[in-house]
Amino acid sequence: MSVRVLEHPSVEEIRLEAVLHALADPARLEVVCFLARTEGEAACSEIDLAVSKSTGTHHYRVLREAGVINQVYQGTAKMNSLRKADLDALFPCLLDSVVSAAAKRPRRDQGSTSGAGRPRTHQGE
Amino acid sequence: MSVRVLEHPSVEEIRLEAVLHALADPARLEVVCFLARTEGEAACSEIDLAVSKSTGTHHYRVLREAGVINQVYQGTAKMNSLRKADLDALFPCLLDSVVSAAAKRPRRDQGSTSGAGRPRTHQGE
DNA sequence: GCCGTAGTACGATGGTCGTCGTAGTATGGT
DNA sequence: ACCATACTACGACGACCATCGTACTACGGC
Repeated sequence: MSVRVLEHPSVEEIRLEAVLHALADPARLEVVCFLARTEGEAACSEIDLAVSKSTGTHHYRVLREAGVINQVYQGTAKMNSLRKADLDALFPCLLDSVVSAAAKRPRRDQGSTSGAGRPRTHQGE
Repeated sequence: MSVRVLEHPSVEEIRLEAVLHALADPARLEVVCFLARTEGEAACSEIDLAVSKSTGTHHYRVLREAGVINQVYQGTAKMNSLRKADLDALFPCLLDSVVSAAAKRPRRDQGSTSGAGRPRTHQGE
């Protein structure tokens, strides 16, 4: 009886171009910013993305395969967290500067999306 | 009698995703790293890219339209420079962290390409 | 004027990418 | 066992992207 295990690139396999490519998409940047604001990890279902569920699955896979996020199953849910330590070691300041740059820009969709802007705290504890 | 003028996006028009997308390509990253090492500006012909001239033109256009580089004609040559001040104002630390991350990685092609790794100084003066 | 050089518009090609719906799998609760 | 939930593999679609060759434009030197 095995729990589902997901493949992640090792630190040596993480490529700068793949990371930049992963971060260059609005939906994936949204996920990364959400996780940057969240202590610990967050399930996919906690993050509202303005795309279908199957597209969301695609985007999470791109982030994982680029080495930007760590994913682990807990029951049916997939818990996500940034590989901040790895990315900061490989590319110092990159993640922080991207996240803070994304946070500063004017957001047009902030009024229309619910929940994506803020991580839920103290839920299911 | 007009000199050829190139369109550049204003600071307000520069988008984080477009910048990240522009930097996510190996050839374009090569150009940006070259220009980061170069004081002042460099002509396209000074930067050896491992692609054809027409593909090179395509890549320079992507960088310019993303707002990463400034381009100006001097005779038949196009002089390129990074829009460092603009990018640092918009996305503090981003350009520096990308460039230093790119500089740190092991380069497999460094032995096979000539000149791209180092800007030529005191040539044609 | 011609010539050499730098760079390009155009069109084509093949691959990549983001998108989605559908039918499916895996899990935990009952 | 069933059920609800989270998530996904698959295939499809249309747009985007990187690539190149060809014929071209613009420029400065002579």
